[in-house]
Amino acid sequence: MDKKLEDTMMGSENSAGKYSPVGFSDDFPATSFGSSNSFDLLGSGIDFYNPLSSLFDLVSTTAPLLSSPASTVPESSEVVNAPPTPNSSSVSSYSNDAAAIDEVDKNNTEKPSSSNVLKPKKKNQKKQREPRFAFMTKSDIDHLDDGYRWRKYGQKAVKNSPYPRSYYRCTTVGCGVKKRVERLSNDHSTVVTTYEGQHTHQSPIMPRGSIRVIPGSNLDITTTTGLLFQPNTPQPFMYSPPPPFLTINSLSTNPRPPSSFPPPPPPPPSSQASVLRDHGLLQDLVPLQMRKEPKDEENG
DNA sequence: CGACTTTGACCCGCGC
DNA sequence: GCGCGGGTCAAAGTCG
Repeated sequence: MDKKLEDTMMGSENSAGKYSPVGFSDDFPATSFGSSNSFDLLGSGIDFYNPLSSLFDLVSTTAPLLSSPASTVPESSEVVNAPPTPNSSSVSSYSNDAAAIDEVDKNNTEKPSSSNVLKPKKKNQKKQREPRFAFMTKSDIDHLDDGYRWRKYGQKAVKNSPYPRSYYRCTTVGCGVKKRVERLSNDHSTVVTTYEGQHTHQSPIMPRGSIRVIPGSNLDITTTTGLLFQPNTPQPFMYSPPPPFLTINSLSTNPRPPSSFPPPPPPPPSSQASVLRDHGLLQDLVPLQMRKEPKDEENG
């Protein structure tokens, strides 16, 4: 994995608690999940993390940065990916999603007003926000079943979007994880789910395997719901963002599992491709045509 | 009856 | 200070 990407994965957290913007590829192949494993959402510090990309299209390209601020999306560190889910009918072109997100960005790119100039919001005293992890999903269902129990505590109309944004909170006592769900304004089939915080408990419903970071191992591939570690917490619990999915936890240059917020970086194409031959859950969820074998890349 | 959703009100931060 | 928008609260309603 290239350093830049790794840095991104590792968070590249700045003093403000944000993660440095990373390249956003708008060159997502229609049959894959994009050529960038992670990208900043609208240049607002919101990273879209796409583990799938590592599985299907590991060509990490340096694409044009989508540099418009997000007004409908949070301003703090967020990572977004686009895993399929049990509830989702399919996961299609990521490029559309990216474009859509851009749209959601209130067309800020075409509205060069001061208000869209990436609100630095509060110098630094802004209420400390939990790390965020967001992902996009093609689904008709807003509230995807990720193994945790959520309670909806609010819903708001989203500016410039016909679709409301729903707010959920983990119902487990003592767990303050929140979840925000909204649809892209120009792509109602795409659901953007944003997780905030970290579960202080295990998923009450272990969906098809759970992630287990193997100490000493720099490669851990399991079907899971995802993984997120809090910046200053030594990976206490598994953070299980959305739907059960194939997550790869690997740091080719780091023998230890990630302990920082950004989700585990996708694996290098070759080293893990073989392990991924059996896509496990993936093959259940992702149409064959969408599962662009990394092997092809290698051999090619 | 408990768990959950709905929904209007409220609070807060930010830009003007 | 005011208005706007995001986020949260909490009472009422719904459902199994």
